[in-house]
Amino acid sequence: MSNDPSARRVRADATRNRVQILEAAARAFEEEGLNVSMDSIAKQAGVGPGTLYRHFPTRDALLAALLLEEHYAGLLETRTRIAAQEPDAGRALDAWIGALGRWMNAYDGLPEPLRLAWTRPDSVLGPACQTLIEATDGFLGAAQRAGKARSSLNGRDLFLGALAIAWAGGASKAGSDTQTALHDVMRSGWAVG
Amino acid sequence: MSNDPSARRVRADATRNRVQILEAAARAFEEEGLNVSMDSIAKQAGVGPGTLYRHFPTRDALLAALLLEEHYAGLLETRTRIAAQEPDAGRALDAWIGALGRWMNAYDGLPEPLRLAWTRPDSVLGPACQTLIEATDGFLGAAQRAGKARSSLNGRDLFLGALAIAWAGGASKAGSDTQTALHDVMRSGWAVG
Amino acid sequence: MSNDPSARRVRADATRNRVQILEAAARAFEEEGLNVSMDSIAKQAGVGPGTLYRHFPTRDALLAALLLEEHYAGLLETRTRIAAQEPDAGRALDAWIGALGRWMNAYDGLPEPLRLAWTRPDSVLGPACQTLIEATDGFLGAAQRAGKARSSLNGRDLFLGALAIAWAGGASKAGSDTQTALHDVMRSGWAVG
Amino acid sequence: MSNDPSARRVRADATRNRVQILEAAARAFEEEGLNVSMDSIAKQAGVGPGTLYRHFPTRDALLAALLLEEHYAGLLETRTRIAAQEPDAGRALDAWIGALGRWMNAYDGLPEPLRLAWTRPDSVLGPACQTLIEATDGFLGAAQRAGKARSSLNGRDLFLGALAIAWAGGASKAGSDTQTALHDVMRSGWAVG
DNA sequence: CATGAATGAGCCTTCATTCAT
DNA sequence: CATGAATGAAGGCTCATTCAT
Repeated sequence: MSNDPSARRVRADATRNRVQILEAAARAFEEEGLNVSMDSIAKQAGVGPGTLYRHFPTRDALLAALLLEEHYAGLLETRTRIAAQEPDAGRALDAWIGALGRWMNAYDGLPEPLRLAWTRPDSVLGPACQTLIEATDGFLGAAQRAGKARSSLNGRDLFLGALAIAWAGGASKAGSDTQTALHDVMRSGWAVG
Repeated sequence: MSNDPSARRVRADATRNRVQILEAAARAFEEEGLNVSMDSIAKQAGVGPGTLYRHFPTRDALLAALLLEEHYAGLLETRTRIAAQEPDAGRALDAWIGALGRWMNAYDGLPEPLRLAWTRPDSVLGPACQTLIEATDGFLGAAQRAGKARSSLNGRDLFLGALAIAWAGGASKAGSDTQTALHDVMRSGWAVG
Repeated sequence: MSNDPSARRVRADATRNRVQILEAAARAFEEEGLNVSMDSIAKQAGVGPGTLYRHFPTRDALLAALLLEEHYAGLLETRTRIAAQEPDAGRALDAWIGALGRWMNAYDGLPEPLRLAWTRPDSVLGPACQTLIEATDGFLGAAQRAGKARSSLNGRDLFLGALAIAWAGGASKAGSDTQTALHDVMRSGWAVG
Repeated sequence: MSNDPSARRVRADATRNRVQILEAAARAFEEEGLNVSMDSIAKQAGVGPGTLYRHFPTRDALLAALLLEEHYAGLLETRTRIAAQEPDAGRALDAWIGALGRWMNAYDGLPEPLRLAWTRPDSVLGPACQTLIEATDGFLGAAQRAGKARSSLNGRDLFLGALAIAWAGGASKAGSDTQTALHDVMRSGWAVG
């Protein structure tokens, strides 16, 4: 069991450091935005910069891990919950887009790298976006079949729309009515009836 | 007379420098995006950085001048032309939003400072935005009166929508279908019928 | 018997690792010069850096082993061959110095540590140099006895001369006429007649 | 006079800083060798790293300035003095090569960049080397015409020989007999008779 | 004995802005 | 008013070596 050769034991300090880095990064991203210096993240995590770079060779890799391990799970959970609890496909799509928007503003400045990930498909953030686009496609397809959404749209468009709106509003509370207004416009844009 | 010290005329070289700076900045912003170093703009203009800063105390001030003096005029002209030539208020609004989008992508990275101008009302870019929002309001109002646009919207929302779309597409040609798709969504969002 | 704990046999994997490290180092030194990172050598050898350091506590130790086990043998062979086949002591010395020069450029950057070894007599590379100096002394002595070399010289001087010339030429082909020219000067320097 | 427009007044602090940087660099190069960090030179000069880089964009540029302004002048002076005072062309050449060797060891590690300058002709150090090679050619030519030096040699070879010897000896006192010995070999190499 | 994670000083460089001249 | 030198805090990143496992 424990000597399965393929499951090399991860060193205790490595795990600990990884967790500390992720925690520190989450804190730093939240408080100072996505542009905090890597060095300062390392310092806050109590590790040297080398350790930080060993675990996450780029800022995007760190961000991707954070998004995937912390927020992504919650988002997919939300997807399941919406799918289970909202019988109206139109309102389900709306709820999903709302959740997407909140996820995209988990950190100040997050929309930017997400947009870049879109541009360069080899980005570490790419797969995450892809999955979310597919989820959006799922909700959109259901809404279209139910006659609640225009048939000319696709999930990518709505994902990008949500991203643009998240960018416009920013992470601050201040932009929240901006976002609401834009979401309303977008909803009128895809909704039928 | 002309050497009356109180009758300060603007020195000829000062005027010349201002022009050269604006030209150099336009070129630099176009070719390298909004993030060129101020030093390089100064160098291209053939002046020292001090001179650049004397004329334009911040990058935003430089940008604002450029936008106002170069592109803004063209945009307002466009407004007049649309108003004069397009009898259908809905299509006029659409044309205006298209022009707005092109203006917002005059330089790579321009949407960002425009959004910030929105956030901080004392920004030098604020007034320019304000005027454009009012223009948008004008077109929107006409469209609403003609029953071509939803009455729940206001110019600010559409301006921000256009900005968000411009951001999502970026200045590159690559984002052009992205922009088209989002514009379509937005049009469906405000249009009636 | 074989599990008598006091009769420490070298573990099979240890031997294998040592060989792999030497091979990887030879490759890396050849392709990237002597300044490759130790990490990358370890990686190419398929071992962890710790293992690399266990076998060779410093870069110089690794180099010394490589030189001794790989190239040194060949060089001493060359010595024997020259001694056996070249009846003219002057030409033998010349041939030896040429072989020395080639050995000194086995890797890009090799002359530097050899010179340092010279400076610090406790260097791991010291013995290797010493043996080669003695060999040079042998050839030189023979040449001197045959009246083919100046009697004021010693092997150390010629060894250092060859080293300096190897340094000047570098490992690249580009320096090859440089080396030829300097070798000519040096030959005229020691040769009689 | 003072308003010659082409002779822009150099700012006092600029001159002061330049001098301080050169002094600090000379000290640092002498005491710690050529590989001191640029940052530490800046610190020792009492300026920020930016100032250092403004004056000397690369380490080589700094070195070149130092060599040219401090040592080079002295070397050319030496050339003149030798030419004036030494009637024997062979001994003049010898004296010149000796001076060359001392110049090449002004700092620990100096031969290395000089060799590189040789390799890449666009180096900032290139011109300095070129002038010295020409000077060497001058002395060598005179010696050749006087029948004191072999006619097959050129100044470049002797310059490189001197460089190689300087490298082999290093800047320390310890290498001084090494250098003497090698110089002897080289002298026997070029001298006639 | 092997592993590879951790360390962390140190490196070079940029640039918005100020200020001496 | 123009000039351009000075500033200096960051920033990202590397790598030889040690040590926990």
